[in-house]
Amino acid sequence: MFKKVLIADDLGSINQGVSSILKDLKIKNIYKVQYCDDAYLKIKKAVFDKEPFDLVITDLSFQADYREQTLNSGNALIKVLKDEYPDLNIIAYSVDDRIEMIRGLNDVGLSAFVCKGRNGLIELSKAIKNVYEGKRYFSPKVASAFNDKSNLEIDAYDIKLLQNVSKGLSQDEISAIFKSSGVSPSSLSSIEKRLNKLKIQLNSKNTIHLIATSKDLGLI
Amino acid sequence: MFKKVLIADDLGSINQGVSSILKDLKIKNIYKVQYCDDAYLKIKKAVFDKEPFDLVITDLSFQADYREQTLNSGNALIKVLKDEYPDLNIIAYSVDDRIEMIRGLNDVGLSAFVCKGRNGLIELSKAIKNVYEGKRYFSPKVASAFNDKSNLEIDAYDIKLLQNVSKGLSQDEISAIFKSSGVSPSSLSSIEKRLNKLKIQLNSKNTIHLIATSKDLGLI
DNA sequence: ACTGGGTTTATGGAAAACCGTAATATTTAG
DNA sequence: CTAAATATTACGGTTTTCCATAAACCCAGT
Repeated sequence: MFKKVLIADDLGSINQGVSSILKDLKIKNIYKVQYCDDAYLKIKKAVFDKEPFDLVITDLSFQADYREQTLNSGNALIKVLKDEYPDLNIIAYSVDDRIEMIRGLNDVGLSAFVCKGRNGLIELSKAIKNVYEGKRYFSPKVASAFNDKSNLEIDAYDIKLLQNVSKGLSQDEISAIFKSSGVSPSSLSSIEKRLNKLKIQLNSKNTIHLIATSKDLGLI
Repeated sequence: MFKKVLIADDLGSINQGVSSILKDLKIKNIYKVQYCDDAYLKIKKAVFDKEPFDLVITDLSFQADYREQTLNSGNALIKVLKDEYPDLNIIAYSVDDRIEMIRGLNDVGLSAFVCKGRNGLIELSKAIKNVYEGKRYFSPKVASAFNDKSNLEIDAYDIKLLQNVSKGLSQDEISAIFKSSGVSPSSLSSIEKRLNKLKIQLNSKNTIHLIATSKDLGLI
C-alpha cells in the first residue's frame, strides 16, 4: 500500500474519517496541509529530498483568506503538479460535483475523483485501493464526466426536465408546467426531442431507463 | 448532546469513522463492546450504578465464535433492551437492509435505523442529532419498512421485475425473458398487474415514477 | 367430482410514449 | 438586411403502456 500520503484540505478538522480510512489502509506517513501553495512546496521538497509522496488527496475549493496564494484552487494545484510530476497519483476529493468545475480536469490524468458527502469515505477507500493497483476511480456522480466519450452537456434545463419526469409527470403535463412558468422550450415536441438527446447521451433504451441511469449518476 | 454512548459491533476496527462522527458531535464518553451479551451487561450495570447510557448504537449481525452467547444478534439485543428499558435510545447501524431482517424491528420502538455503506456516516450523524431532538430516523433504503402504513410485501419477484424494468426492457420483453427462464408469472398481463400493485403500494403515478421511488428506497 | 376463491392469462380500447419528418421561429453571419 | 444555420414547434403513424373486464387455470375443502 502507499507509504507517504499528502492531504490538502482547507478545513481544519479534516473531513470525517479520512484519517481513519488511511489508518485502516495501514498508511503510516500522513501529511496534511491547508493551503495549495503549501502542498506544492511540500511535494517539491519531498522530491528534492528523494522521499517523494506516493499519493496526494486534495480538495478542489479552498477558502481564500489573508494569506496571499499563488495557487488558489485544487484545480490549479492538480494542473501544476501533473505538469511537473506526471506520474504522481492525485485523488480529488471534493463536495463539488458540478460538471463545469470538473470538466477542466478530465484530461489532466487524475487518478481518481471522489465526491464528498455521498458514500464519500467508502468511495475514497475504494479509490485509494484502485489507484494503488494502477486503476482509476470516479464516483458514480461524476463518472460520466470522465469516462464517457460523449462530452455530455447536461444543463439546468435537462435536470429540471428529468426531475419532473421522475416525479411521474407526463410529458404533456411537463409541457403545460413549462409553458405556465415561462420555461423554454416548452412544447411537447421539444420535450420529446430533449429526452431523446438525453437518451442518446446516457445511452438509455427508453425514458424509464434514462431516469434509472440518471438516478445512478446522481444527476437527479 | 448525548453524554454516554455505547457502540456494539463485532468488527474490531469499529467501522470507518464512527468514532470521529461521535467526536465531531462532542460526545465524550464512548464505550465499545464486541458482543451482545457484553452490551447487555454493561447497560444493566450502568443503570445499576445510576449512570445509564443515553444512547446505544448496535450492529445487527454478530459473527459467532468460540464464546458462548445468550444474545446472538443485534435484533435479540434490541428486543431485550427495549423490553427492560423502553426509554433507552437505540440506533441500529447495519449493512443488512433486507426487509425480512428488518421487519421484526418495526414495532419495538427503535430510535433509528441506519444502513452502513450507503451514506452511512453522514446518515448516522444525522440520525444521532434527530434522536437527540426526540425524533426518529430511518435510512431511505429502509424507511418504507418502518414508516409506511402499508405493510408493503415486496418479494424477490417484484425486485427482479423492477430491475428489469429499470434496465429499459419493455414489459413484453420481460414477459419473454420470464417465460424462457421459467419465472412465474410471466404473461404480459400478469406483469402489468404486478406493476400496478407496486404503483399502488409505493403510490406512484406511473412506471417511471415507480422506478424513481424504488431507486430512492434502494429497492433496486 | 364439484365448487368457490384465488391467481394467472387473455383481450380490447384509450392514453401516452416513441420516432421520423416537416413547418415555423429565432439566432447568427456576412 | 438577407441568407443560412439552429432551435422550437407541429403533426402523423407506430408501439408501448395503461386500465378494465373476462376467461382459463390451479388448488383446497366438501
